Amino acid sequence: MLESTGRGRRGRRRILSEDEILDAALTLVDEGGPSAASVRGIAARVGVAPNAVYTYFPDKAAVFSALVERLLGDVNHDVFADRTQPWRRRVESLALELRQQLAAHPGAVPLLISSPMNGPHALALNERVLELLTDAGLDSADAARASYLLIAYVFGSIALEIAGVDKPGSLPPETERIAGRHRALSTALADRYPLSAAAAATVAGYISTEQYLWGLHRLLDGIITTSPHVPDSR
Amino acid sequence: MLESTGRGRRGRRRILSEDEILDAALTLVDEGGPSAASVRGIAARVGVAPNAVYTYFPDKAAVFSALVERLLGDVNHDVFADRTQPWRRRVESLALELRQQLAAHPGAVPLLISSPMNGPHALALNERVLELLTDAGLDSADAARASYLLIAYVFGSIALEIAGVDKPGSLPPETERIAGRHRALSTALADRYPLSAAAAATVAGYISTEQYLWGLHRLLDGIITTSPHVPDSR
DNA sequence: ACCTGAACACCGTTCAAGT
DNA sequence: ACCTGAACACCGTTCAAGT
Repeated sequence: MLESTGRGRRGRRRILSEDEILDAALTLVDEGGPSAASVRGIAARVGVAPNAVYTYFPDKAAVFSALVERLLGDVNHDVFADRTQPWRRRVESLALELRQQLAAHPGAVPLLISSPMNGPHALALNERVLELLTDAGLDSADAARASYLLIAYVFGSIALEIAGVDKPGSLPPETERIAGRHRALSTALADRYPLSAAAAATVAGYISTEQYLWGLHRLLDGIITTSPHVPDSR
Repeated sequence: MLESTGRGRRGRRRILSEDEILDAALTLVDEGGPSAASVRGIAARVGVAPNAVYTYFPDKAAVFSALVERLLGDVNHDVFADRTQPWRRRVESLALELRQQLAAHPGAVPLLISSPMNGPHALALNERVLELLTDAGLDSADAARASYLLIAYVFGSIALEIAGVDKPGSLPPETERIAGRHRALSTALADRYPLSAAAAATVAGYISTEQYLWGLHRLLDGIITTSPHVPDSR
């Protein structure tokens, strides 16, 4: 990727960039999920032969992991990084921004869920979460475990949300998603799974984002219980 | 699937069963993840022509979702279902059994993560979690949100664990996985991501199961804070 | 150095035909 | 009713060739 920049160029000039390829890949992923983003499809979209893609990325997996990195990099960190804010607000902001970014690209969620989280943006994110939890007053051991808990919850709930959708495409609006879940459960299953049906009905009274935040704050409550002297900052 | 059983049979007899196909699919998934379990590969493994599979399942997606259902059905519910046990122990047991089942089939985790959770076993599981939380003293609204939180955490942490592995195959033993994470972070990145490196070192002092349980119990602590009169049962 | 056409070894799925 | 061979429309990736 880098070694061609500095040297004296010879031969043909590059006709496109890594970013243009990622743009094409993201469009296809948005439209139909990972399976819809074939190397051939990407190449067609940017107007080159399929094998030209291999000049920019070693293989398809590299395209996908670069795409995941870019999506993580586009998450808004403003409030999260602001150390003058109360820490609960900072965590909440990050959780919401991450969720929003993934909700904007539901087709990419399967990629994110199963990606190794070892790119620079992923590591930077983890680093900042640890920083924040240390700021909040946790010792380094608790901060490490708490950040794991936090990230697992955020990713898990996003995965659950996407999994309910029939097929990639775009995520229907919250109200429709809730109605759908309600419908699916209450139609014929209420007698077999009464509690689940009741739960769906209850949850339908709240918008899903509130449920997400409820879980987040219960989780933060739990983290605080181990370090009783952490100021709550609520 | 069912309609052929009751009628008078005519024509050729079935040469295999849905279960045999799922066995073959699971073997391939265990060996190389979802992408290694092709319809053609499954057919070859049970000794039929590729298209014979379509007599048993309408398409490949149906094979995968039946496989997910079976894996969920094989989770041990004994302690979890035992209402004489303290509720914390019951939740812990379920969380550990689920984790163990998925750790035994890491290649299947991507399937589980992105599956809609609408099969009978998935619903039954959700139903029992709600039952348990209600038993514990939560009202139905809190039980609904708490079960969502719980399930999101379990799935998310399992996803994170699997995502770190280079390629499907079998999950290396915990000690090796921890060492690997430690190595990956501390090698050259310690100066750029000091907190992450320190966190990896700290966590390496614990086995990963303990970290998982730590998160689970913090989460339960947090759930309790909303319903102050729930007996803790620890 | 980058791009191309052609090829290789695969896919999931369908269809007409056999028993 | 179930299974088969053959085919269709795809894949990701490689390789030799052009500029």
